[in-house]
Amino acid sequence: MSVTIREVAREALVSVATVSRVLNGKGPVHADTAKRIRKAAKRLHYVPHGGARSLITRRTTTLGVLLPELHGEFFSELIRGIDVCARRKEYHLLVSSSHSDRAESEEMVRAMRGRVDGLIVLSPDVRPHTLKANLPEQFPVVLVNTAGGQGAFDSLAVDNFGGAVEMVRHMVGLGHRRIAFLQGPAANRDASERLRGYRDAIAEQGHADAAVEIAGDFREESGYEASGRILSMKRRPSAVFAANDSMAIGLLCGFQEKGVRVPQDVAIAGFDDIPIARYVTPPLTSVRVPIAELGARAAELLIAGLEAGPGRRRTRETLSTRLVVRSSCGESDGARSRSASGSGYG
Amino acid sequence: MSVTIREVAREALVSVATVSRVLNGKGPVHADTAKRIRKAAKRLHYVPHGGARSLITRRTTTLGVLLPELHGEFFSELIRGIDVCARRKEYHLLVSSSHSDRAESEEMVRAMRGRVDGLIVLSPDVRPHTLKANLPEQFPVVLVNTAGGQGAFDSLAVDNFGGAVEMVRHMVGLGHRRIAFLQGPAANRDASERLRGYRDAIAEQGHADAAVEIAGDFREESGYEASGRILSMKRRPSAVFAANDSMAIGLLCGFQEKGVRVPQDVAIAGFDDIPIARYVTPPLTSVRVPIAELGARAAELLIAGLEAGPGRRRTRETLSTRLVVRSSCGESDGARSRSASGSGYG
DNA sequence: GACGAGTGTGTAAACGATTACAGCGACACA
DNA sequence: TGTGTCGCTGTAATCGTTTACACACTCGTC
Repeated sequence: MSVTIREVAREALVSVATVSRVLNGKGPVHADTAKRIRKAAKRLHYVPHGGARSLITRRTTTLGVLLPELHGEFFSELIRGIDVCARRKEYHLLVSSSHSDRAESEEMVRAMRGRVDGLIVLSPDVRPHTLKANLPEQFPVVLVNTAGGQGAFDSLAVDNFGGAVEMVRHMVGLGHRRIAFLQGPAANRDASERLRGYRDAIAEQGHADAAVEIAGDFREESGYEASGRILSMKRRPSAVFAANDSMAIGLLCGFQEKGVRVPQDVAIAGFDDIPIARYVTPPLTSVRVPIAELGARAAELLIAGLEAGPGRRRTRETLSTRLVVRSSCGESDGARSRSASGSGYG
Repeated sequence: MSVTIREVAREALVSVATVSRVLNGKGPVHADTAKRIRKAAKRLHYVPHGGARSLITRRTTTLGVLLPELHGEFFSELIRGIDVCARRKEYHLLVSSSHSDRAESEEMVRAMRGRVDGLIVLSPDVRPHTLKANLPEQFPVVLVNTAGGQGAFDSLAVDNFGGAVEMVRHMVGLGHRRIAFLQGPAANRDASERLRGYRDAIAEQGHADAAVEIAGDFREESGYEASGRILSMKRRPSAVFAANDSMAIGLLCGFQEKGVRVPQDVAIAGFDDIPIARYVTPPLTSVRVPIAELGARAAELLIAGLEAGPGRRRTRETLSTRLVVRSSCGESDGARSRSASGSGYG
């Protein structure tokens, strides 16, 4: 059925060893022979059998990517980043997404082992401990946005802390003194880091009473509900910093329904800079997370680890975020494009 | 380094054959022996080497997915659909995305062959002809949303035609008699099918002068520009049906900037039902494309083809779309949810 | 003209799994 | 007791590569 190296060898009147040498560019081969072999391989549409090759070379040139239930832009941007980098270095990508529970994720770890050279893991469900238990010693893994992976694995995270600090400083710079923070789920690491950044930056300002923390869970609905709670406060904050954009949008929606103007009556900011952020009215000031870069860097780290072999030092990197100023905090920079400002949607 | 079946056999005091039989559930093995083997395998964290296995079984239990430069929700939904189905049937996914040019796509076809049992191809760049040239005879392929793949491969498409017809009928039902169509790029198959549906549905109505076709290219900007051209027409249409949501949003933006009210002065509808569609003001009436279902069905078809073996009949399927009525056409159904109606964003 | 140093090529042994085939008890039946 | 059947297990061939090793040949060079 499938054409093998043996048939190419027969066609080119040489041994399989010579064919292999030509196709892998190793060892000295006469130019004429090489040309003959290449021609034969092309004519027969020969492609080496990956399994056989990986059996002997002990490499699959494939990276495994383990993802949680992820949606929209985050998912696609991340994969894009990983893919671009992997392809440049001639690696393939074995992807497994949308794991809802821990058992499933762990099952996938096992299924992937034996088919990939290394793993990029995003699922917060997968504990480093079980990774170690299910993988061979020294198996290269890059943990992305996962808590507590400092030990045996490389890890990569987004500077949620720094982004939050920057946002608070920006708000303070606009004159806000009482800035509320709409929290994410307590168990979520991104959320807790953002909260930590908020607290630090507020403390930095000196007036302790500036801090107002409101419960939320990252979903749009919780932002919507928070709007009511905020309006019923005795001392209303002049600005609300939501731990993510979805909640910020819910909040915006809630305020506007109640006739509260944004940003005139209250300023709002989010985190993530999801695509919709620029389309709402007013366009949302947010913190941009470099998703594609996160993916690309993860792939880079993994491949570097693969090629360096075992006994390598583990690294822990943090990617910085970028403040994206739109008009939901009252800032007007005058140079925004039509589609970015969304000026026509009101 | 990595533990092999031989070590499991030694540990369990049996031969490799027996280990293999137990782990694959074939052939009669004494219950005690089986238990001992399973225990040993678990203790050693044994996982079979995929390459070795695929060498002898001639299967990789992996599906290849070839994608063009794809963004956001479309990409993630599609992969999710494919992934869910593939995992249920115990297949893995080798993904290769964002191919910009034809040469690159074709290179990937070759790179994947030899590592996968079948291919799901979305890239319109990849011509069926080159697929045939670069793949073995009878290699299972499912073509998604690709023109002219009727011949040697299974193929799957979205019912762009039917969706467009349905939308026009909906508009007519709302009383519109002069309905303009904002076209997509001429070379794009989705676009041309939508145009065809529009024309058919308009013709169905009897008054030929109802048809007004305006050039566009699927990008938001082209929708924005079209708004000007429409307003300068002698006989303005009472409704505009854009070939995709991005253009519809550009159009909406353009109209509102010029003080034209939607839907009171002019109705607007789009196609695709992208997530932003429900967030603009007014929320956009659109045609929902079942992306995840498209992916899942593609995987299903491919796996069915794999398991049926060669000599199977090729199928050509079409997935139907669904009209999503929001308020940009003036329809009010009264039962819409807060977030779906977006009532708070104006 | 014998001898190393390259070149260019072939032979055959891995790699880790699956599986056809054979062997070995135990047991039933004639 | 011989014989066939059935259940369980082992031996060894096989899949398609890569690569260590060996071999043959051609050159200078002493």
